[in-house]
This record gives sequence, structure tokens and C-alpha cells, in this order.
Amino acid sequence: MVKRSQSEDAEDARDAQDLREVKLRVYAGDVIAMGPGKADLLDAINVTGSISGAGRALGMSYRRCWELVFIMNAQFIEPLVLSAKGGSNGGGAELSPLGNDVLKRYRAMERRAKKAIALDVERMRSLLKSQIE
Amino acid sequence: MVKRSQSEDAEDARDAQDLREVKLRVYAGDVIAMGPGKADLLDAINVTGSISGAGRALGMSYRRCWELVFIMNAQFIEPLVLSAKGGSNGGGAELSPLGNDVLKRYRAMERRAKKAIALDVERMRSLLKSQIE
DNA sequence: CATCGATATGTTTTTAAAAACATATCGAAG
DNA sequence: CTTCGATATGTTTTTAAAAACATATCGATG
Repeated sequence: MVKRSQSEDAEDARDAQDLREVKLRVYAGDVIAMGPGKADLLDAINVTGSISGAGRALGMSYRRCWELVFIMNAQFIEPLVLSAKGGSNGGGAELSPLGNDVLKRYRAMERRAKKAIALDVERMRSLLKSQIE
Repeated sequence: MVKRSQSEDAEDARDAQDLREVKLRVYAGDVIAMGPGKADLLDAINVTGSISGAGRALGMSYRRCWELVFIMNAQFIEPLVLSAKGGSNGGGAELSPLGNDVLKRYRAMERRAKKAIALDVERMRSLLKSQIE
């Protein structure tokens, strides 16, 4: 795991928050192959170096995180997350090259979609009763 | 209610289907102010002239449709759906000017977002095991 | 070769969402 | 002044998702 500065993480979190006005999900048939939650999970695995660490960081149970990883790995042609059990630190997980690719691309999609509909979102939110931040 | 041709409706349905690779939701805090389901409901109310008719068209219970309408009406500064009870045909519902606006804009957002990330979606779907349809 | 933290699952419980059912109300029109 | 189809809700049941709990396994390291 590569160490990242606190401010860097905070920035990511803020960016993600901002985007939460609209959410983007990519479907593989009925199942969500990639969405905001799974992207955050990939980020957290990147940061913490393990599924369990990601779970703690996100306030989710290990069980759930593991299942999300399982689903992602099953949907894509290759696993997005590589995991290892045992070892001095008990094991760990990291993004595969494909995992990094997919995450990067999903974030880019979020940015592009956000940009493309920024004016619409602004307008539509102005029509809402309560504009929460 | 304005009568629309069958082919017109079919076209709408097809467009909507196409977009379902990615879904877009606009949030007002925690609740979804507008999303694919609510947009389809607004469409169906437009087509059928009633909430119950929309329910039948979409295969949803009247109860649920009414609740979705209630939520939408509560989130926006003015109701998106105007409803009337009683009368010769028992009542009915139609979109308010704002309702038509919001629906139109949401569809435009879908189109713009779709366009903005078309290449990304194509690429990401090519990385999925099973490309459905 | 025992330990430790993480992976990998199985099982049960809780919770929330949706569906199903039921009923009162309304009002134009016949 | 009754009828009819739709709105507007209350209540109960079903279902699915998430959480909670439990446990076996793994393997580098000391």
C-alpha cells in the first residue's frame, strides 16, 4: 500500500461527496458492476491494503465488503481485487491492474457525466424545496 | 390526455431501455427526487392520464405509484403531478407545467450524461464477462 | 511450531422495502 | 341520488437486503 497524505484522502472524500448529487451505476444485466459504493470500496482497499481495513474505514462489515469484492470480481473478465490470506500481517488485498483501470475510468465517468449535466443539475436542484448543501 | 401513437410509445420505451446501462439519480438529501423509475412514472401518467393507469401500465401497485408521486410532489417547490378525485371517470392525474419541465430536463440529462460517457461505458462493458443484449 | 491478523464462508437475526389487501372519499353524469 | 372509476390512506404480510455472529483456514515471522 502506498502512503497517501491526509489532505489527499480528504480531497477524495470531498470530491465524492460533491458528486453525490447524482449517482452513476454501470449495470451488467441486473447486477451493479460498478457504482459509487463499489468505487469507494476499491479506493479504500487501495488506501488500507486490505478488505477488512477498507471495511473499518467505511464503517462496513468485513462480510459485506468481501461480498461486494466477490461480485465485482465475478462480473469482470478478470478480478479487480487480488487478495491473499495468511502471512505475517494475516493477508491483504490490492487492486489488480484491471481494478485500477476500472476505478480510474469510473471516476472519470463521474467527472464527465457531472460536467455534462452540471447546468441541468443546478437548475433542477433549484426547483427542490430543500437544497441540502 | 393527449393521444400518442403506439410507435411513439415504443420509441420512448426503447430509448429508456438503452439508457439503462447506466442510471442517473438526482438526490435531495437522502431521498431520490428524480430517477429512472420516477421519470417512467411521470411518462406513464402523461400517457394514461391517471396514477392508477400508470400503475397498470408499469405493472406497479396503485399504492406504490401514489407514494412515488407523493414523494416527488413533496420534494419540489410545486407539485409535479396534479390529481383530482371524483368525476365521471373517477378522477385522474396529469403533469403540472413544472412536472413536464422536470421530466423533460431529466430526459435531457440522461441523454447528455449518456453521450458524455458513451465511450467509457462501451469500454467498461467490454471488460465485463457477460455483455447482456 | 505457535501466533496473529486477514481471508473465506456458513448461519441466524434484524431491518427496511415492497407487495398485498382493505376501505373511505370524491364528484360528474346518467 | 346512485353508480363508477379514481384518489387517498390505513393495515398486514411477504420478501429481500443488510447486519450480526460464528468459525475454519491460511502462511510469513518470530
